[in-house]
Amino acid sequence: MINLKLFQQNFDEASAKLEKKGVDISTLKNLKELFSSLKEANSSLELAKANQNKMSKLFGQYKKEGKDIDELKAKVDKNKEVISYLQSKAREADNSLYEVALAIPNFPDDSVPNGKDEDDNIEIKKVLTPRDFNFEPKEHWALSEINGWIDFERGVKLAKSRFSVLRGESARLERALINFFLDCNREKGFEEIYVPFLNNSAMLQGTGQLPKFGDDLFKIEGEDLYLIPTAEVPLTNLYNNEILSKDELPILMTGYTPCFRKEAGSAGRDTRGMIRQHQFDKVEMVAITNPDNSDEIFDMMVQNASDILTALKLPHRIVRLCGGDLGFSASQTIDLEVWLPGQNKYREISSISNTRDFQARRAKIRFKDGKKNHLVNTLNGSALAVGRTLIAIMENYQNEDGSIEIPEVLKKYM
RNA sequence: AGAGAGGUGGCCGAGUGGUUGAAGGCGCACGACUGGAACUCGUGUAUGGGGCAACUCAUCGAGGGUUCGAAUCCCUUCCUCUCUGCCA
Repeated sequence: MINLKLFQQNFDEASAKLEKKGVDISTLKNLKELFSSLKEANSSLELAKANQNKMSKLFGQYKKEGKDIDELKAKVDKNKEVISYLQSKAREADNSLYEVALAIPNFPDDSVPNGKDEDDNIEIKKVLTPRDFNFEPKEHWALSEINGWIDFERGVKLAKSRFSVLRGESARLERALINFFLDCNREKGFEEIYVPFLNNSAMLQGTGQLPKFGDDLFKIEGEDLYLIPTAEVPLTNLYNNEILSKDELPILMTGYTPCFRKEAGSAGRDTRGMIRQHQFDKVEMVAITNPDNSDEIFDMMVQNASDILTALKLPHRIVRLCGGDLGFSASQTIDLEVWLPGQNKYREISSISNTRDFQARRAKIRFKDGKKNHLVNTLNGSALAVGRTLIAIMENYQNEDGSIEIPEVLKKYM
C-alpha cells in the first residue's frame, strides 16, 4: 500500500507519479477525500471514547465512595449512543478507504521511463550473441515432438488446457535446473527455504495479489487458502507482521516452488507450447532490506539472474520496464529476456522488482533502529523461471536433426 | 476428524468485571559500586494509530457482542498441547 500520509501531503506530485502507472486521477481525488473523512471520523470517535473512559473511571470511584450515580449514568448512557453512531461512521469510512487504497498500485521510481506498454520498455544491454544456425531453428514444441519431451495432450487430460507433462530427459532437466539455480543463489548468499504452496488470504494481501487480482488465483474450495502464484508470496510473508532487528538485514532468501496462475487475462496468448502454463516451476529470490541499500541489492539480484543465464550460455537482454508495464507492487522492475531462436524473439525469463515499502506496509514488516521502527524494503526476482529456461535450452541447444545438447554446467546435475 | 486442556509483554508467570497496559521473576539497557568484572543496588524496558505538543485511542491469539466499565462474562474463529482415529 502506498503511504497515504505522504500521498495526502503531496497530492499533486503523488498523483502525477501514479498517472505514469495508469491510475485515473478521479480515483486519486476520491482516495484523498476518503482519507480525510476517515481521519475526521476517527478523531471525533476518539474524543467520545476518551470522554467515556473518563466517566467510567469516575463511575467506579463514585460507587466506591457510595455517591449517587444516577446522573452520571444518564450522561454515560447518552454518550454511549453517540459512540456507537460514530463507531459505525468510522467503520464505514475505514472500509471504503481501504477498498480503494488497497487497489492503488505502488509509486514508480523517478528512474522509471514513461510509457504505455512493453513496447516502451528500454533495453539496457544485450548479453551474449545469439548463435548462427546453418539451418532453420525449430520452436520448442516441434523439438518436443521429435524428442518426446513434453506431453501436452496428456497434461490436458489430467487437468485442463495449459497443463503439460514432462517425461524422461526433460523431466530430469527440469529437476537439474531447479538444483542448479538454487545452488547459484546460495553461492550469492541467499538462504534456501522450502515453503507451503498454499497461503492464506492475509498473506496474498500482504504482497499485493489480493484483493485486486483474485481472479488470477486458484482458490481452495471452502478454505481460506490459495495456490501460490509465485514464491514471492510465502518468502516475503515469512516476516509478515514482524519486527526485525536492524542487524538482521538484509535477509536474502531463495526457494523453489511450483507457481499456479489462472492466466485470466491471457486467453489466446501463447496457447501453443509451454510458455504460459497454469502450473510452472520457478526458483525465486526475495530480499528484505534496509531502505538505505535496497538499490544495491536490487542490482545484485539482476546481476545474479543474468550470471545464471550466462553460465548456461543463453543469450539474453536486460530491459528496464516503463511505467505502464510495471507490476502493481513494483516501484521499479528489470526484466531479463532470453533469446528464443525458434521464435526469433527475446522472451521474459526473469523479472526483478523493488517494491520499496509497498509490500512492507501491507504486510507490516518492520525493523527496529534504536527505539524507532521503520518499514523494510522488499525485493523479489526470478532466478529463474524453470520451464522457460527449459524451452530456451531446447531452442538454443538444438541440432539440425532436432536433438538437444545439455549445457555443460548442467551435466553434473543430470 | 472426535474428546479434553490451553493461548497474557522478548521469555516465564500472576491476574475471573472498576485508576490493570497489565503484579512478580528472568532477560536486556543505562547508572552507581569495582583496578576490571561478577555480585549487589537504583532507573528504565510492548506495538500500532492521531496530534507540533500536552495528550489521546486501540491492542492480554483474532473478530464480534454484553456492560457506564472486560485480560476477566457470552458468541464465532484460528492456533498449540494431550488422548483417540487416520495417514507419508
